[in-house]
Amino acid sequence: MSPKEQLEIIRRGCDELLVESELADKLKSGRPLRVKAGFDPTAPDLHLGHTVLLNKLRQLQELGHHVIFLIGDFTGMIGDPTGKNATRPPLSRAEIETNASTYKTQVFKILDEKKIEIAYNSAWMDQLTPADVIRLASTSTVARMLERDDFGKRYKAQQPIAIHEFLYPLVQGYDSVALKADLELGGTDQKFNLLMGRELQRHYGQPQQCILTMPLLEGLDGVQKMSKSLGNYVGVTDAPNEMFGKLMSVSDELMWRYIELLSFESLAAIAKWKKDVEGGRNPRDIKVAFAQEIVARFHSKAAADAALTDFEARFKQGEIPDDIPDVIVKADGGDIAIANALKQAGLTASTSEALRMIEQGGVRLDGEKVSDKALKLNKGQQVVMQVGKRKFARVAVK
RNA sequence: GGAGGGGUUCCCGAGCGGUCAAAGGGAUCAGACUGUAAAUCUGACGGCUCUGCCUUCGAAGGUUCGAAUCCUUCCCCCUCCA
Repeated sequence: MSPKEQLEIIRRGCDELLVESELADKLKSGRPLRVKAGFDPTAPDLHLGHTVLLNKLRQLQELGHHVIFLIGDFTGMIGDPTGKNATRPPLSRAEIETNASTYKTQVFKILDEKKIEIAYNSAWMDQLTPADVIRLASTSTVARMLERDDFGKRYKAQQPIAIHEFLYPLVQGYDSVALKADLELGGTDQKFNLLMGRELQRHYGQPQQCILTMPLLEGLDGVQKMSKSLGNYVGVTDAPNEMFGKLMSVSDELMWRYIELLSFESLAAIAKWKKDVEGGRNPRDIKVAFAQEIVARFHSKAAADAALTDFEARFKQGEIPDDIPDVIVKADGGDIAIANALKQAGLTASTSEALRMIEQGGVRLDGEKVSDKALKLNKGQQVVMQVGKRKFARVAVK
């Protein structure tokens, strides 16, 4: 593929590509480029937001480049200086190994494991002597460090910045030197660190790497970035039905953003979809196709089809799904009030909430709407209870 | 060390002696509608043995018939000065 065509693919969905002309030159050489991407050794619980970057790596693999998956086990000792968790206990060797293997199983659903090099930065960082570290530290200045957004903010706000935190960007940059990287990828929040790699390579007499930043994917709410703690994420290990449902809940507007960053469809195909929708096609159809693509990627085509069938049955026809959890509810006095049964079955958080749900017409027993708040279930009875459209349980009263 | 401001229900934020389970917004949940768990509209949103009762407004005491609101002590956060 010509350098020009490659560049177009590389640029897709990215936030910034620096310096484009340099990358064009590197591509013209025809040799496989050394592409570096660093990953934190903690919390290997990936969601779709993380996969934006992985997708880009995959594209680079397909273009025939050499991808280096760098696990920052040494950097992990410092902790990324966000200020929030300045003191992070160093991970043990065993913890890092466990995390790394979990990582791999999730990551290789996207990346080709045969065409990848996995590296740990402790391999070279542990070799550095104190003198080497001082030399490394001498390559940058305090003023330069304060250009980094969060350092600058903290400094202005008179919040403490420990000296070792300055080492984080330096170490990450040094990794590029050690790996002789041609191109480094990261989220937009990594720009400073990525640029540090360029600078250090120059100091160490190497050709400079190009940097490619990928946008941070918005979460399901469309406002904040996708993150586990905000609960607006789609995990790559989510069950098929859940994954499908979550993706269907994305607004029509945000859907395009997701498709651009997550789908493997060609740009031409996506452009056609957009045109179709403008011409009156139901955006739902596109969303379904996209949600299926994602479910198939992390599970299987069969799972994706099943998820769609289930979704349609449940929401179009209001049917009861197949895989309902079985729950046993205890009736101490021979019978149990409906509200308590709902609570015991875990369908509502409290009996108060259960009563509210009944008032609002959101509770069904075997498909029949419940309107009597005083309804009781008898011992031995077996019913399918439903709250809202999504919560079901097959309940046995004992 | 000195001066001031503040801690309210999941989050933001009003209330500043009774009409306060506490305005408003966000998030969430339910209903209607639909093309979907989109959008929009309506409603709910501390708990319980639920026409009533119990527990909440940083913590502990106190004043009062009655406190999120007043007083005391303590804890925590922020701003300015040194």
